[in-house]
Amino acid sequence: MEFRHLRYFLVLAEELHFGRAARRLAISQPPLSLNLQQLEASVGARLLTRNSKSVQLTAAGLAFVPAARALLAQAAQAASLAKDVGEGMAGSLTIGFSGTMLFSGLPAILTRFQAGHPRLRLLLKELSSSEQLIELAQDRIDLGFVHTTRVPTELSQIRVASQPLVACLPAGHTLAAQPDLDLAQLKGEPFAVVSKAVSPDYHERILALCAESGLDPEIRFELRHWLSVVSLVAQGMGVALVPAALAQSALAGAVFVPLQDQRMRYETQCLWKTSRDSPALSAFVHAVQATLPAAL
Amino acid sequence: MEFRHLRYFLVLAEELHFGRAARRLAISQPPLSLNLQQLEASVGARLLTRNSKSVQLTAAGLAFVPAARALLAQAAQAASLAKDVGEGMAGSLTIGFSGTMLFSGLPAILTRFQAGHPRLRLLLKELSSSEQLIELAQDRIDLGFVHTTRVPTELSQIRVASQPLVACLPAGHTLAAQPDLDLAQLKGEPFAVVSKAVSPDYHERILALCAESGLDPEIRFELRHWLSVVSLVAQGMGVALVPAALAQSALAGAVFVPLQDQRMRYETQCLWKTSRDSPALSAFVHAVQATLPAAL
DNA sequence: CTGTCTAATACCGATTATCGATTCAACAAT
DNA sequence: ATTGTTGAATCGATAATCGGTATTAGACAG
Repeated sequence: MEFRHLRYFLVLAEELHFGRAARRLAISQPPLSLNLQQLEASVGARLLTRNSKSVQLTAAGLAFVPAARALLAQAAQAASLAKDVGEGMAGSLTIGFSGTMLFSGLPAILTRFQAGHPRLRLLLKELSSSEQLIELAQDRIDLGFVHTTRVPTELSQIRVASQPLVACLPAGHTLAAQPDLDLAQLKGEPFAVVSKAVSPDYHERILALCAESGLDPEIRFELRHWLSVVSLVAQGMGVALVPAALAQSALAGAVFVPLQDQRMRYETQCLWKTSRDSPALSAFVHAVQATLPAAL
Repeated sequence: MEFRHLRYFLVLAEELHFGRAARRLAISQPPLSLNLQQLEASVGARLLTRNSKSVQLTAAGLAFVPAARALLAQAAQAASLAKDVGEGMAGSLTIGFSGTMLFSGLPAILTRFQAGHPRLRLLLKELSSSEQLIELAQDRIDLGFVHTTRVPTELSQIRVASQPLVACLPAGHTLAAQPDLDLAQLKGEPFAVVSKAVSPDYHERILALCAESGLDPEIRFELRHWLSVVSLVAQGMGVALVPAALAQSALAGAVFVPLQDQRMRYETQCLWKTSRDSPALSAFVHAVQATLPAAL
């Protein structure tokens, strides 16, 4: 059985006339007769009763019409699907992201990309930076939005955001009304930080910068999520250094004050395995690059 | 796109090696390379990345594998379905029957036929004899079990049953205990009959036979169904002449007494359009003939 | 009985597929 | 570096297949 047989048969089933069908198919009548005979041989049943006066579908032919139609339609669909997957317009893409990205650009990127790639299924997984590095290595996510200073060599990266760290204070705190702060002013305050396991190198770097400023923070709370940190501060239990974007979380009771030392920046990289050859991934990376502010 | 391309591609996707795949397909390696190139051209996407060291599925190829498998499976299924329909082993068959057939052989025929043709869908429609003749003419049923003396010439027929008519009397009737009856003994009784519209020629013939026996029955009830006739008799409201098979309906209160005049027979024909070319119909007709008692 | 219409058959030419041999590229081993 | 090995692509020749033209066979209608 060949696709050609199915095409010919369907036209024949519509026309019920070899001459007309052959004309519609832009072939001559004899090969059409031959093709139908071949199809009938491969199916093992007569599909059309034909004599010099009339051509009619048999019961088998009648049953075969929808099947043949379905086969041709499915073949076209399969080809178009593969083509779309090959162009990154279909399929699925699994993206990891750290929670703060919800406040600094991720929703905008996703919305825009999805609009241009409606048939691509995006799977989003909120993960810590260190978890994302593991999932990337295991091909369990295609791409991740990560805060890391040390990027494994097998990964490609784009820096998608760089924001200052700001002080996060309870609304009633004595320093909450200041236009800006020096780190040293926070001496003696109980600090809340994101735990070392979640983002080890940032944890380390922040502590180093504090030490430079002569501040030896008293770390009383280790939390697994930045929103937990802000929530805890909002309830007056401590202070924290957090990425500026978290100001948009709009959690009542927390106040964000810029630092004088602007060296403390919190950076976001978009990471993916260089070796991974996924058109959807390429398309997404391209979209991410297109949305980058020129300043970076 | 050709089925050959799909077959080759699937083996290639399993082996991920042109040489081995070609050996499994019993062709040489160059045409396999060529066929894959053709498939990729027709799909519009690269399906395998290949270099001298490794062959791997692309995202598009991965998406295409299940589609290709489905296409091949569906092609085989379509062919097998058409073949089965052509042999009367699949499809559907619509059968009309008059209610009395439920007591004279129809269930046995159906059960036996269905066992031999499990994939054939039988649609049963209870219809009066005259309705069946109309439905047969309009191709709304393939075959009917009918009580008619006059069969249109475009129909083929098999006589599947011939049973005597018997008197049906209320259990308490004075004649109920007789071993047999003469028609004349029913003079003056209120008769129940099946209405003329339902089975016109039988209606007519029975009246003619009664007249011959010097009986001018007083028809007080015209009913649309034999079971209604028996039910009415069972309730003591009249008497009737009914096909002997109805004795098996086991309706309490009705008694069936043979007639001395055995000329009064009730015949059942199996009818179908001679011109109708349905393998399922042929198979069914064949099965009906096979279950006929040799006596007929 | 002839003319017309339709599908099947016979035969031929052109296209296409397959094969064997060879080439090219990437590694591995020396 | 160089050579050997492995695997896919390319080349040229042959074989199969497909579609075209011409013709045949069968059924009606005039």
